[in-house]
Amino acid sequence: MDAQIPSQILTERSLRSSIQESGLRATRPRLEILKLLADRRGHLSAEQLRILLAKEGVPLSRASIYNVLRDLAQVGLIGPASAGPGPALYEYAGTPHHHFVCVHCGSVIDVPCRQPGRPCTLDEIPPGLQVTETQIIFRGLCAGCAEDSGLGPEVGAS
Amino acid sequence: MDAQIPSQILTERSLRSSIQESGLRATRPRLEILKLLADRRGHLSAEQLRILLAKEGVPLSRASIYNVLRDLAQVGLIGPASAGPGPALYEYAGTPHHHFVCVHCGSVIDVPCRQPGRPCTLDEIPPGLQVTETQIIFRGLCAGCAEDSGLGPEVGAS
DNA sequence: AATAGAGTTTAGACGAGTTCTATGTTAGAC
DNA sequence: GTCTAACATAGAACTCGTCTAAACTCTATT
Repeated sequence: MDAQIPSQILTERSLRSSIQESGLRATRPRLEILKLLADRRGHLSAEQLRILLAKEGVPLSRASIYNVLRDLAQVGLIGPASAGPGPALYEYAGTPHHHFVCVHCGSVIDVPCRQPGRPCTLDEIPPGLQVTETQIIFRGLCAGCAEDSGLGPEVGAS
Repeated sequence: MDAQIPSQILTERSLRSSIQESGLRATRPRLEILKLLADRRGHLSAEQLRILLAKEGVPLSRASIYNVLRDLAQVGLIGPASAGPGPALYEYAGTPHHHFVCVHCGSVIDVPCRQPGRPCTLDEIPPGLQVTETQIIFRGLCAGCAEDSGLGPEVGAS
């Protein structure tokens, strides 16, 4: 578990300090969950986290997972990865971005955001509404599913 | 119940034919649910629908509501009104548009969509992904809540 | 290093939202 | 009017998320 370090700068030590710097105590559950989200750069639900952690020998109760996710999100170390209906997904807080959700396999892919928080559609907002956050979800087929189902534009099979 | 007709063109008869034209049988649950969503032009959850229908003398089981919503959504007569976490909301399928969700009172307001299905951010999409639908959720304070909480830009009370 | 105690974690119960299954009912074609 | 696939139903079951009270542990202090 400590013989090989993942090729990245997000070491356990640096994660530990970022937790402490945000005013939280660096407990094992928090470290492990933050590590998992940072390592995978993925979009994981509470239940997925619980299963992954259990496999790695870190069994956590469901309440703990939700507590940790709530706390880490509150201090901004992680954030919700809005992907539509279904269980809430979380991701390591990095650059603001949007999400592409494959309607076939359900995978979630990050989409860069050119002008964070201020998409071009903003001028269409009815007067009186104060927009503080904009969330864009693109839906469609990911590269893999487009090929598999023969729905790709290049494939052209009908 | 049949003495006064709501002022609109979406009569029971026209709704009935639109259900039939989409290949579904025009059953009472389907008609009533479609009528409610079309009448209110609102964003209703399964449970809200069940309560409203029960008040109108159309008691439906939960499973029936979900079945009907699934079927009507499948043929495109209604659609999910994505508003983030919480129960799924449905709305009558009209002009494509986006949603503003008030973080304070939870109300959902339609936002017109200038170029449906093709927002300006589309050119940022990584190659290989086929976008078929774009969903934008604006979050913030609605006019009423902005005033109430003294957070409005014109109010400026601190 | 030992201590204290506030901050965390835990198990289990709970509740809302949604789906599943097996059975009864009905719309629409003949 | 009859027939049958399509549909509706009740109730159980499942998933996601929250709550509570008790046990535990990190961190600062000694």
